[in-house]
Amino acid sequence: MSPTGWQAIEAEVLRRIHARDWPPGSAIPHEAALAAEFGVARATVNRALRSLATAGWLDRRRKAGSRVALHPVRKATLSIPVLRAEVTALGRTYDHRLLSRITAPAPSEVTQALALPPETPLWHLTALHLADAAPYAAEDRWVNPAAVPGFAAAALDQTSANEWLVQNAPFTHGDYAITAAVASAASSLLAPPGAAVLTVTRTTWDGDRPITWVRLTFAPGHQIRAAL
Amino acid sequence: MSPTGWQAIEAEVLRRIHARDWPPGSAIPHEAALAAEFGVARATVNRALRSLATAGWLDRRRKAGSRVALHPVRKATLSIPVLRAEVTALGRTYDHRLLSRITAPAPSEVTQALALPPETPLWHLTALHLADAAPYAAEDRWVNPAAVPGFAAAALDQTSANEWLVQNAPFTHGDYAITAAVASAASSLLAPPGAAVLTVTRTTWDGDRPITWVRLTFAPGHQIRAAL
DNA sequence: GAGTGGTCTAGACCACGGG
DNA sequence: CCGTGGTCTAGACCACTCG
Repeated sequence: MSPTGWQAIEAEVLRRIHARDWPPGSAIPHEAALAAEFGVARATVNRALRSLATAGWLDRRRKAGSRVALHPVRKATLSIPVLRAEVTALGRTYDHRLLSRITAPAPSEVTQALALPPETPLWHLTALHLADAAPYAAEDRWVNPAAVPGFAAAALDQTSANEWLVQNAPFTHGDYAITAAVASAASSLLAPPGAAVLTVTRTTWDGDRPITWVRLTFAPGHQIRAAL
Repeated sequence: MSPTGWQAIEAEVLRRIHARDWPPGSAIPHEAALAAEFGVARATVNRALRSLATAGWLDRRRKAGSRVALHPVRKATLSIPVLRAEVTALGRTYDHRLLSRITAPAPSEVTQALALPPETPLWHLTALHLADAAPYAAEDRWVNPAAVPGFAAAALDQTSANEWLVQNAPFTHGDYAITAAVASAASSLLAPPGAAVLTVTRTTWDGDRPITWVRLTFAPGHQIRAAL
């Protein structure tokens, strides 16, 4: 029924925060005290409080102790799935079409984001991702050939460039930006010109080597959801 | 210099994944084996592998063991700060204006999201958040008076409704959706009609009681960023 | 300086779930 | 069934930081 172990401690502490036994900004008992109260080892209390701190409920500092966060900066974890998985998870059939694949000097927006010299020639791909044969998202991707030697030979009809790169060019870090844009005439396959569309721009790196810059434009009405 | 303890284990395992010593889909040694190899306790290995699983690098299942994730569903943690904190973190001056505050039957979009009967009367607030005196975001909020008794008496000129609720109406969970919309004539303070704007819609709950539904519309060009 | 969280250890039991 | 991860314990040392 109710959780046991460290999750029970977590739930009880959270209950007291909600019940304002421990109001925002106040200090809560230190780990050893709670361990004694609940009759568990300190490591168990530590696990519970660390979880609450990660979720944003507590501010913890050595010596200062644990305090109830004044501004519960809740952290939503949004997963970045491969589009195929995202679409099939919705119970729809996934497909994609590679529209173009050329080498061209990258525009400054891309070279700047990837910290490459202006006009660096990169692989440029455009593709359309389909859900139940309807346009789901448009992909505009630039790939650094220096970072991904095997890319020229990759067959991208079955697996999308995204999937191929995920498997063959591991990245260590990257960043991710969500913006709104007005659909252009060029992307009329996806949305009528003038419609508002959601774009996700992502750059990924392997250490200090830039791998790829990709912008996904989603069909109108698309939502990015997360739980709090 | 280099990390020690469980983070060192984490880094080493990640290195082997990147180096393709352990390719995607393959099983990695079980915890006890790694503990023996690195000369640490199993709990330390567990901590490292659990961290990698949370980050999406590993799939872990009892009995099946740990496998390198086929599709590194990277999880970006995006924090949901109070707008005041978000603006001041940018080095800009925050201010806000309460535009209206009435009780009115909520539209169906809101009552459905909050699982309330149609036309339930709720507090309705609209406000404008400013950064350096320029419009930053428009807020459209509905508050359930049954869940927040003290709200009617709250002074919302100094603290925004968001801040007041955060301090006085703790929530247990909620959800969060990002969409793109076309700016309407009604919100012309924020954006010229026809521009694409980013909206964030959030509902929060205290247990099974709905607290508030809020939609923030950000000025054109706004980005939501996260690190991978 | 000293209190508090961060982490590690060695050992143990348990729950899940693959075969 | 039984191997593997999930978790707990009791104790210890350490690092950070407040006062």
